[in-house]
Amino acid sequence: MSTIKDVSKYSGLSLATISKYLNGGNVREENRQRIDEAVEALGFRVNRNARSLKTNRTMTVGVVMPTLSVPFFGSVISALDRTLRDAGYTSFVCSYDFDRDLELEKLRVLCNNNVDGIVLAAQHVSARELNEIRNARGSEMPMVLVDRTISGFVCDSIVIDNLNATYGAVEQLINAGHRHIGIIVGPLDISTANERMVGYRRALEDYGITVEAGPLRSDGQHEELIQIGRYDFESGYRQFNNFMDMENPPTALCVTNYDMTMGAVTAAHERNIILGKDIGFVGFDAVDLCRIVSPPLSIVEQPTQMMGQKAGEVLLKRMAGETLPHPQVIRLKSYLHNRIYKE
Amino acid sequence: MSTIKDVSKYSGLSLATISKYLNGGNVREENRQRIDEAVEALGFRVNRNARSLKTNRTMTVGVVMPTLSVPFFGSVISALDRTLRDAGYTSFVCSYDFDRDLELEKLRVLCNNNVDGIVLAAQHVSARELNEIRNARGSEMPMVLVDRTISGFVCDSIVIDNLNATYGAVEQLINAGHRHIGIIVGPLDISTANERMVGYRRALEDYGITVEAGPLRSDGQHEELIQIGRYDFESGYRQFNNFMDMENPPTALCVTNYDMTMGAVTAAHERNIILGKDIGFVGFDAVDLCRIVSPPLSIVEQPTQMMGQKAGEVLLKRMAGETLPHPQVIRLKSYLHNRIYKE
DNA sequence: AGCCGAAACTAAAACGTTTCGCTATTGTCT
DNA sequence: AGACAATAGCGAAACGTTTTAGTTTCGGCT
Repeated sequence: MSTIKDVSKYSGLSLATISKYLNGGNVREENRQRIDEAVEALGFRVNRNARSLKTNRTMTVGVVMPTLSVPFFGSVISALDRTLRDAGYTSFVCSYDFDRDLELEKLRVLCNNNVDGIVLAAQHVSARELNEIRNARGSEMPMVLVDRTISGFVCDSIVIDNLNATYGAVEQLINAGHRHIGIIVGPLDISTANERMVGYRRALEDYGITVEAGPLRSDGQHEELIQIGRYDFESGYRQFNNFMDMENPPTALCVTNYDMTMGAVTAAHERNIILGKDIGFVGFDAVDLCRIVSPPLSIVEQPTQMMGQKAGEVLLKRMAGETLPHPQVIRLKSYLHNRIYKE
Repeated sequence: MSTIKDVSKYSGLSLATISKYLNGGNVREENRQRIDEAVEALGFRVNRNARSLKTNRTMTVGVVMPTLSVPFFGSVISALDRTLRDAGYTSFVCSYDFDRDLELEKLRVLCNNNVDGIVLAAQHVSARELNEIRNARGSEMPMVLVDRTISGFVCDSIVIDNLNATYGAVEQLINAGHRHIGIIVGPLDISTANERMVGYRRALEDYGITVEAGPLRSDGQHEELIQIGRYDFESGYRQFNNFMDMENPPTALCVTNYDMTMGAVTAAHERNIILGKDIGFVGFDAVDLCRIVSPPLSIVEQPTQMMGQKAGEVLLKRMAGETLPHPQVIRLKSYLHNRIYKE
């Protein structure tokens, strides 16, 4: 592999001149040609390791996601990558496959590989750990959280207005006449799950529906209308069945992410329950799905593209050294695809 | 940020000793403690740029995929990452979002960033370009193609036995009594699309069914039973409708990837056509989907995990310098989930 | 023709590691 | 105790860039 020294020898110019030209500096027209010719002849390509060693910048950004098998994150990444690329950065994506240790490891590896910034959809990692990672290098590593925030970790974040997302969904169900409304949320230590639960609660309260407990069972206990899943297919499937097996099942259901929606829809099919008709239903994210199933499902769509783009924009500002006074927290609105069942 | 020099000063040992210890070498127990203490006290972390500059290795692998919004690739990546990680490598994933220029750019950027190897699901890039990229560095960059091969590019590859996948699918439809069988394939310059089409043709030939042209139209022309889509949702949707709008529509259909299957299923729903009952149907990849829809769909499932794992294993061998005589081409079997419709 | 300032160029040091070729130290065996 | 082999530790050079501070070149003025 030829180096800048070879180019120097070949062209008869000094290292510094070559370097300057390569980085956009001015050289005499004659020398410009000599350099171009040398570069061409030698097949020279700048060694980014050496460059980064000097400049302390890699022009790369690390992106850490819980999984890459879900369209939600794919879409975020796509828009994010585009935004960063337009500014000359390359993004490297890692998935931690929902694994706690892997999440931490990926973050560490990225830092060690000297990315200039990090975009993270955090799940298990603690505020303390994140702070440690952010400060592992001399200066504070630019960092943006997407989708999920970590309690106690002060950081730029791009998130959905989850509270209003479920509020709106539940409100619609209430307006359709439902009073016994169940919800399947994710693990409550994930911020989105918590917020979505709060939105559900608030909607019920605002409409004067008792939320503390579900309908009375024959044994005098209340049945829980808030079921906590794990944001995966099986959770949706199982919890849906739990609901339907109750003595007094809810007449409507809100399911709060992609995989669980898929699971719930599957379970409904197996039980010959027609969603939207036999029971009220609002899912999340599965926009394709709601076209496929008949009758079409009501679905909360999250602005994934916008989320990626905003994350990129904020990160770019931070990496450019722009020192915004407070952490930027951008809360994006979701959109409720409201399909009302007609006979 | 503290360097190995700081560790050296703090511990009173030489650079060389510290470095040796950090790389797994032996030092006296006493010194071992001094170093550990210094590292801890200074918060030292090795600068991988500097290390890579010396060693010419980064212990990273670049993974380039057409998209990250499809579970198929997510699953491949997941298994691939696991395999590489177990061997101490980190994988960085890029998507080129089906874009030709981006595909080339991502490959170049990865090479410039000195990854030790590349895993690529290639789409538009030519054999010439790939060769250029592979040889851009001094030595030949280890490289493995997954899912798709590039005609004329000699390279280790992990692919599906696409021919037999569609052969089996079509065979099943024939056995169910169908004679007018249509297929929606992808762009024919993608190897998988081509192979799947050949499998379709061969099955028809083997069963003595004319394949050259579709059923006769009233104007004396034949209708084309092979429709070429673009492997996306809209293609599946549109081509399905094309088929159904024919004067003499096929009685069975094979749709050859995830997104197009989704599109076809959607179109079928909109036309109130029950797949598996009203017409024979075999889709690809959408294994979740086939549980959801009733009656369940017949689906060809591709061994994505195995594909990722094998790709990792082959790449590891190459990166270890193992000089296998010929390019390894591993052809994995797909699995046909055969759901026969019962009234 | 001679001078000036700007623009282009250069030499050399530095970035943080690894590694080569030695020397110093240790432990073992007679 | 002495000698020897093995092991540990060391100094310095090298990896391929960028950058600082200083030098040369050049064209335009008077």
